[in-house]
Amino acid sequence: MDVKTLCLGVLSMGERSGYEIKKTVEESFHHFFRAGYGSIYPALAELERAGHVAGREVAQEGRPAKRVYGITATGRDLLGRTLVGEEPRHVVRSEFLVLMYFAHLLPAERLAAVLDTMIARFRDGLAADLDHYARTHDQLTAGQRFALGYGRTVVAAALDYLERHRETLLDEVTVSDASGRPQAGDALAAAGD
Amino acid sequence: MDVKTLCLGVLSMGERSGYEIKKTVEESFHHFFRAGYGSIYPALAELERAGHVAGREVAQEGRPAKRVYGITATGRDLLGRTLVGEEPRHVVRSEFLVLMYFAHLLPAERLAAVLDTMIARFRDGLAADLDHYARTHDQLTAGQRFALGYGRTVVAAALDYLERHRETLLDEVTVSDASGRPQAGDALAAAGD
DNA sequence: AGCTGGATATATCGAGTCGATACATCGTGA
DNA sequence: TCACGATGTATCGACTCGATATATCCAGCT
Repeated sequence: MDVKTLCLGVLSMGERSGYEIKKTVEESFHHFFRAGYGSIYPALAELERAGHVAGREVAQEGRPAKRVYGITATGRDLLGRTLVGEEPRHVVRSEFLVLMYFAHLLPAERLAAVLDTMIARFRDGLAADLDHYARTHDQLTAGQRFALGYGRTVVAAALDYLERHRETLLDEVTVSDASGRPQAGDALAAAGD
Repeated sequence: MDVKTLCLGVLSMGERSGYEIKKTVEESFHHFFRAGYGSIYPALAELERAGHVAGREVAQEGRPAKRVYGITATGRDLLGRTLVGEEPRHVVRSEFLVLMYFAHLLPAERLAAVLDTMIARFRDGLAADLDHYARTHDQLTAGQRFALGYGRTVVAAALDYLERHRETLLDEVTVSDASGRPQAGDALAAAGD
C-alpha cells in the first residue's frame, strides 16, 4: 500500500486538501503510519490525472486558498479493490533499538539520554493519543477503535518495558565497561589517528 | 541512521559478506530493522571506497566465492561517532493497521483472513525469536538482551491484543454491515468491471 | 508602526530504501 | 537428470523521506 491508497482512504471520510490530509494522518494514524508532503502532493496529482479524485480551489479569508479534493466513484472502487487485494504489511524500523543493540559502544550518559528521550516521547504520544481518543471515540467505527487501541496497547507495553529495564541496562553496561572493556567514549578520545 | 551505519555495526561484531550481513540482520534485528541487498551492497561499496571497511575474496568449496568485509580503525571511529551523534528514530509503518482502520470497507471474510494472517505471523515470529534467544542468550551483551527483549515484549503485547479483540471486531463490523450500510464486497460485485 | 514567529498552504529535489529481478554455482532429493 | 533451494553478488525503477522554498495572514512583542 502506498500513499496513493492512503489518500483515497482519508478522502473516503470526506473532502480534504493535501495539507489537511497530512493533519488527519498525524492525528489518527500517529502510531502506525506517516506521510510527508513529498509523497502526498504527487499522489494527489496522479490520482486526479487518473480520475480517482477531483480537486477544486477553495478561497478562504484570513489564510491562503487551498485545493480541496474529493473521492470519485472510480476512486472508491479502486480503494475497495486495493484494500482487498493487497497483503497486509507491518514494518518496524527502529534506529533506537539498533542503538540499544550496540549499547556497549556508547558512553553511559549518552545511553541514559537516549533512554530518557524515548520514554518521554512514548509518554507524550500516549497522552496525546488518550486525549484524541476521548474527544472522538463515540464517532469512531469498530475498525478505527481497533486500530487506535492496538497502537495504544503496544506503545503502553513499550513504555512499560523501557521504564522497567532502564536501570538494569544502565547498571549492566556500566559494570561491563568498568570490567576492562574499552567504551566508545574512550576510543573516541584516544582516536587521534 | 542508514544502512551504512548498520553494516558498520554488524561488521564490528566480526567479518562478514554482504549476504551474511543480511542473514545477521534477519536473525538478530528481526522485530525492528531490515535491509535488502539493494541497500547493503551499495553501502558496502561506498564504505570500502571511503576506507571504513576492507573487503577480500574468500574461495569456498561447494558454494560460490564470497567477498568478506572487515571493519577498519576509521570505520570503528565513524561508527562510534555516528551512534553518539544521531537522534534515535523509531518508526512503525503498518499497512495492516490502516486496513483495520478502514475495516468497514472490507468484506467480513477478508477481514477475518487478514486478522488470522497477522496472528499467525506474530506467533511464528515470536517462536523463532524465543528459539534464537535460547540458543544465544548467554553470549549476548546487556544491550543485545535489552533490544531483543523489547521486540519480544512488544510483539507479545500485539499478539495478545489481536487474539483478545479479533472476535469483537468481527462481530461489530458484521453488525454494522447488516444495519444497512453497504460493504465494499457489494460495491465490488455490483461494479461489473 | 514594524518585526518576528507560527500556522496555513502548495510544491519540489536529492538522497536513500524497497522489492523484484537477473545471473551464477553447487548440493539434494525426486 | 533435472528441478529446487541455498548461497552469493549486483542493479534498476518506483517510491518515500526530509529539507527546503515560496507565500499569506494573524498574534504578540517592542
